[in-house]
Formats: sequence, C-alpha cells, structure tokens
Amino acid sequence: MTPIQEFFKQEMSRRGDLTSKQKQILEASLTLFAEKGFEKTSTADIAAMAGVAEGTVYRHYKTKRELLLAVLAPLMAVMPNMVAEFDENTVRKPITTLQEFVQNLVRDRLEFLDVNYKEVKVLAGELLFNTDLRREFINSLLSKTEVFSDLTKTLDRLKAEGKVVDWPTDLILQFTLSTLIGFVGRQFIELPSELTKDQREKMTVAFLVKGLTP
Amino acid sequence: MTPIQEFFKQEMSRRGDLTSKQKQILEASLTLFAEKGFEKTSTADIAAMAGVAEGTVYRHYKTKRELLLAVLAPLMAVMPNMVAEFDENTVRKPITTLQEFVQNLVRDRLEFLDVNYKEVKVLAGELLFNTDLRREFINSLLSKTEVFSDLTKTLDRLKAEGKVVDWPTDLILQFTLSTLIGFVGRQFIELPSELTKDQREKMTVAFLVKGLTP
Amino acid sequence: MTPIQEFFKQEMSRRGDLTSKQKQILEASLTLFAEKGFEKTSTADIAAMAGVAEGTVYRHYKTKRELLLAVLAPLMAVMPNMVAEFDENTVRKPITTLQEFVQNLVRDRLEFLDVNYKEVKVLAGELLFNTDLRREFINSLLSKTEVFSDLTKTLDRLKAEGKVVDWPTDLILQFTLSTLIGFVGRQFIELPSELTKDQREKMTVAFLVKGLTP
Amino acid sequence: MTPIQEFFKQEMSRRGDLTSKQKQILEASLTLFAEKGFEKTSTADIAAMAGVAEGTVYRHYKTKRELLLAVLAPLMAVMPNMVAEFDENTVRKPITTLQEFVQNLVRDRLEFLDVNYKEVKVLAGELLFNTDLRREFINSLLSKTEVFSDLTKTLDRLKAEGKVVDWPTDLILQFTLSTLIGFVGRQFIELPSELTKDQREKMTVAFLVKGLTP
DNA sequence: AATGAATGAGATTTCATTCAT
DNA sequence: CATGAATGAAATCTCATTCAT
Repeated sequence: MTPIQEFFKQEMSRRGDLTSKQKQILEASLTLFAEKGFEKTSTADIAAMAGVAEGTVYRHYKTKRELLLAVLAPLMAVMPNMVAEFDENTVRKPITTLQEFVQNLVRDRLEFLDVNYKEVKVLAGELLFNTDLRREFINSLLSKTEVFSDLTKTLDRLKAEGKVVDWPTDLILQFTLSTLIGFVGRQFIELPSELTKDQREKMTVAFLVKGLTP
Repeated sequence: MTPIQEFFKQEMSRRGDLTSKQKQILEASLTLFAEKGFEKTSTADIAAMAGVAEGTVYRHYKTKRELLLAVLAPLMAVMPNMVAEFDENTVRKPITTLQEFVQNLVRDRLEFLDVNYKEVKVLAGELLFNTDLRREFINSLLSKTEVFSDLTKTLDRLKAEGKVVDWPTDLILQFTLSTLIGFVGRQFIELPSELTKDQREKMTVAFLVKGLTP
Repeated sequence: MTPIQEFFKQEMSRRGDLTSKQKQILEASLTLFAEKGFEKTSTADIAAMAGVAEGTVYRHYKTKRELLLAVLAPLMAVMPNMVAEFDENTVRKPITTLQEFVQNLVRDRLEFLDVNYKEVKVLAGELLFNTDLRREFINSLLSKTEVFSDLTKTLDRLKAEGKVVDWPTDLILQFTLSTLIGFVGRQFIELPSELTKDQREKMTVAFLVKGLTP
Repeated sequence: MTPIQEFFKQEMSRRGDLTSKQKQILEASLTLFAEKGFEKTSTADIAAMAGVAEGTVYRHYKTKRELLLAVLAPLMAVMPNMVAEFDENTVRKPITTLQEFVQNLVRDRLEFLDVNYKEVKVLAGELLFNTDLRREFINSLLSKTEVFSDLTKTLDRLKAEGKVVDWPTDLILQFTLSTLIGFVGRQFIELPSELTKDQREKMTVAFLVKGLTP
C-alpha cells in the first residue's frame, strides 16, 4: 500500500468504534452523495440503501449536513497530506533524480485518487460552492505545505542540485497536481483513448519530468 | 478580443431577442447558481434578485432545470471549441514553433476562463453529478476534436516537424487543459502566491513548452 | 362599546390589510390554540380548519411560532392598557367615589375578558412557560403603569381624598386584577353556582369596594 | 409545618416504595415540566436529567402522560383540601374572628403554594388545556367542599355570628383563592415591589378581612 | 405578459415508544 | 431490572409549479 493509502486507512480506522449500522449509513451516504450529489440525495434514500429506518440516521447524525461532514472527515484530514507529504523512507533508496521523485509521487497519488474516487468527487462538489468548507480546507492545506514538509525539503534539495527548475514550490505542486487531476478527471468523464492506462501514466510522468527539468 | 471570446459573444448575441426581464432572470440565475449551486438556489431567490415575480420566471422557462440549461447553453455551445478550435488566422503569421502555439493557446483560453468564470463554475458543478449533461457535453466535444479540427491540424504539422512530442493529440490536449484549469482553479481557491499573475502565466507557458517538447 | 374593547377593535383593524385566507388562518389558529394548546395543535390541523393548504400557512407565517405571535400580537399590544388605562372621559361624570371607580373598572374589564376569552387563554398558556414572552409582557406592562397613567392619577386622587386605602398602586391593582381573573377563571372551569352572573358581579364589586376602603 | 404541608408530605410518603431511580425520574420530570411545559419536554430530556436510560423511564411509566399524572398525583390529591380543609385543631384555640380565620388560611396556603411552586405550575398548565383532567379536578374539588367540610362549618359559624358577610361559601372561597393566587402569581412573574413580602402578606390579610366583613 | 397567492408533494427532523441484549 | 439502539409515525418546513386575476 502506498503511503497516502496508509494515512487514509489509519484515519478510517479511527472509526473503529462505529456500530455496524453507522457504517452502513456512512457507506450508503458516500455512495449516494457521489452518485447524485448531496442536495439531490434524500435522507429517505440513504435510510433505504443502508437498510435502516430514517430515524436511525438522525440518531447518529443530528442533521443531514453533519452526515456529509462525517463522510468527508477522513478525507479532509488526509487531503492536505496528499499535497505536502512525501515520505522518502517508504522508498528503498533516497530520491536523487527528478524522474524518481515524479514517478513515486504519481504512482502514490494516482492510486489514492483512484481508490478513493467517491470521496474525492463528493469533496470536489462540496468545495465548489461551500465557501466555509473551502476556506477551512485551504487553511489546513497551507499549514501543511509550509517550509518544513518532507516534500518541500526534497524539492529544495533537488533544486539546489540543479535537478529541478527553480520555480516556487507551490507552483511546481500546482503543475503536478493539475496534471494528476487531469489524469483522473479524464477517467471520470470516460473519454475513450487509444492508449492503455499504463501508457498514459508513463507519458504523464514524462511530461512532468520534462516540464520541470531546468 | 480573443477568438473564443468572439465566439461566445456571438453565441450570447443570439439572445438579442430576449426581453429585458428575460435577461434579468438569466443574469440573476447565473449569479445565484454560481454562488450557491443550482440545487440550493430557489426560484424565489431568482425572482427576487431579478426583480420579477416568480410567475414571470415560469412564463419564460417551463421548469427550473430549463433555466439552468438556458444559462449554460452558450457555454455548452462554445466549450468544445475551446478545446478544438485554433484559428491561425487571428495570428499575424502562421504558427511555426511550439512556443508560439502554446502562448497563443494559453492567452486565449485563460482570458476566456477568467471572464466567463461564473458560467464555468456552474457547468463544472453540473457536470460533476449530472450524467446526462456530461454525456452530451463529451459527445459534442468528441465530435469537434476529430481529425480535421484546426487544432489537430496544427498539432499534426508541428509533430511532423519534430517540434512537438509524438503523443496522441487528446493526451496533449489533456495536459494542456489540466494545466490551464489548474491555473484558473488556483485563482478560484484564492491561494496566495509570491508571484504576479503575469509571472505565473509565463512559467505556465514555459512548463507546457518544455513538457511537450520531444 | 367599552374603552378596552374599543382599543382591541382598533388593534385588530390594523390588520385590515390581511387577505381573507390570512384571516381564516389566524382564526383557525386562535380557536385551535385555545382549545388544545399551542404545542398540541399541528399546522395540518390549522390548515384543515382554515380550509387552506399547509403550504399556504407557511407562505404567510415563516414558522409556527410566528403564527402564534401573530395571534397574540393585538392582545399583547392591548393587555397593558387593561391594567393602566382608565379613561374617565368615557364616563359621563368624573369619578368621585371608590364605588364608581371599581364599578366602571369591573364592567369594562370583565367584558373584555369575556369577549376575548380565547386570546386570553392562549396568552396565559404561553406566559406560563415562555420566559422571553413573559419578560417582554411584563416590561410593556411596567412601562404603561408608570406614574402618569390615567389610572394612577385617578387612584392617587381618591387616596388623597381618603376614599381609597393608602397602599401602593401596584398592590391595589394586584388585588383588583386577581379578583377579576378569579371571576373569569371560575366561569372557565364551569363551576356551578347558585347565583346568577349579575349577582356575582355585584358581590365582586362590593368585595373590592370594601376591601379597598380605608 | 402547616396542615396542608402535612397532608402533602403524607401523600408524597405513600411513594415510600419508590426506588431511587424512580424518584430521580419523577424529580427530573417535575423540574422539566415546570420549566418548559409538558409538551416541550422530551423523554430524552427527562432520562438525561435523571441520569437514567430512556428505556428505564418506560419501565416505570408506560407512557409519558402516565409520568405526568404520577408527578401531579399527590398535588391532585391534596389540592381540594387546600380549598376545603381548615383544621381548627392545629390552632390552639378555636377561631372566633374573621381576622384569625383569614390569617391562618393565608399563612397556611401561601406557604404551601410557595413550597410546591413547581407542581402548581405544572398543574396550572395542564388544567388550562386538558379538559379531562380539569373535569376530574373540579369533581374532586366539589365533592370535598360540600356542606360538611371543616371550612364550610367554620365559615357558617362565623356567618351566623355576623362576623363574615353572608355570601355563598363558594364565592367567599373564590375571592380568597383568587387573592392568594394573585399573591403567588405576582412572585412568579417577578414584578418588583417597594414592599417586603411580609408587608404584602399583611396587606393581603387586611384586604381580605375588610372585603369579607359584613 | 406579468403577477403573486396558493398549492401539495416531498424533504428534513423530532420523539414517544419498543425491544434485543 | 436496566440499557440504549432502533423504530416509524407524525410534525415542521421548503419549494417548484400552477393559476386566477
């Protein structure tokens, strides 16, 4: 399992105390929110899919919005790490080339986005129009990406060695993330392609490596 | 005005026959949909902001959803062009370098996204969960990007001249669009930056040019 | 019409702008609140009795509680006058004896309580447990009973002439009001009596006159 | 302890068999019913304040209404006595003057109303809208006030001696009770006063004595 | 065409009561 | 006995849509 997946698993396991009904409710909520969007999902829908009475939903979550937050909580906790963390320890040898850096990053994050597809979709829909949540999200993101994050350190080292273009770290991350999101987004809208996913992944790495080489 | 802007203006001007009330209604709808999302906007909100009775809204648009489509129509008509069209005629001399190509593309598209920010936001929110609209959008997009579009032709020429990496056109467009969307998205979430917008735009062009050079 | 009734009528007529549906809704609410109490009355009950859709109720009153306040508003506005006002002008000749004073007061107020029985009952039930409303009520009451009210002046004159016991005005009013409320309350609980209402009214006046004579 | 207090204590002590949990439940119910009213108090509130599971409440009382009745039972049993009983034995010498009569009555009943303030408030709220309970209450009241009650006998004696006005007993009691209730009600609504409670009590006695003297 | 009051279907939420543990 | 999760019926409230004026 990749590092980010690992983080997420831990975050989810903090829910170890959830009863089985609660898990069913969260599961159904996630699925329906991802499918139809939060607003168009009724609590009746959720209760039905969870195999639970509607009152039971409200016993566990005071409001529908609270249920949404419960669904998003683990993701909200982990997403900033997606941008900031880059644990070199999980790689056998230290990162010495941009190629290695990008390759590890892409593989790790892509798998995460792929596996947690539903959560990400729900979060995206929410961030689009919910100003408060967006602000909160950005703040936690900023606090994580600060100077001393692993990723910043690795990038700074590579910059110092002339192996990465000397642009601000946040811009480099912006380019990287955009490209990753584009990759996943493309799958989402189910555009056909003459290439396999693996081939596209390789080209994506190549694109990023070239684009970020000085 | 950039070519895409030009298209959009024409598209909008087809509304020339709209009464002023209709324009007010569309304007209010757009603003509110962009602000709170389609589902959370009530027709009462719209009528109030448009300074019109609720019944009047329904006189012009049979349902709320129809109003949404009316708001999105010009964008839906134009967006595929954003991906496919690349009018070399608007440039003094024909495109001979990747640098020129990317620079024109970026300038044109960025300004469009910037100016039509609200429409794009509403469309994004809608595409996220509305499968039908998404399918329709993708289809019109595919039909436009096909072999004979201006952009495809230009890219093919550059590829043939060894000035662009030999990847499928759709992948090149994916990388380009992702990067542009990342640029605009960054403004949307209002992340602070030590660079000016102009500087970021230059680096974005540089990133794309390097990334797409063979 | 007695003075207090007159006030109330005026207060109600400020509602002249109410549509007929609104009046039906208020009427039904008042009746049901008085019959079963506010909490036990459902908005479905109200809509049914008013011959109106449930949504219509909410079109006019944002919440059920707001409807209650609308029902109580004219009474809340008028009640303090019940305690404070004593318009000698409505009596042919000026009040010169305690007997006259009490008699006028009793007749006036009893009729009001009798006619506006439902409103008073609803208000009583609300004041019992609604601390906020109670405080508001008391404040408006205090502000009205202050030194310069007609009633205070009349009482002070009678005190100065040795025609009324020299107790604080508020205590005299307390005794009077209690006795009146007891009179009405007795009717409310439908206790049988060997006397006619007229006889009881006379004795009530006699009791007050004696009790308040120095 | 005054006679009425004594009665009440005995009535309460019939609950001697109650487990401590039951007592907690009754206690919490009483407090909450008095504070927010019966309808606005949820069984969850009660369970929480009693420090007991919600199921436990229902183990002891089949329905919420039964719980209300349990709370009111001792008061319902005693209230008629408040109106009817007047135990001369608790006074050293027999009552010979109206002054003595009223003074004893006032002191006794006022303290009771004061101490059992919560119960009375809950009962009042209930009698206001619950027709059945009201009827039951009145019936038990009538059956007690009948010809041979202590109070009736004492009053008849005083009337015969020309020491009390010759009005029907029930009217005399009405005036007395109203005045007492007004006294307590005034404390309830927390009207400020320039007099001490003792002074007001004295004036209340004086008012009643004068009002009831032939 | 325009209005805005009225509608009713459906959404969210509450809560007395039951029941398996 | 005690618990507290689960229930479901009913309450409050929202809102897209209709319609008489």
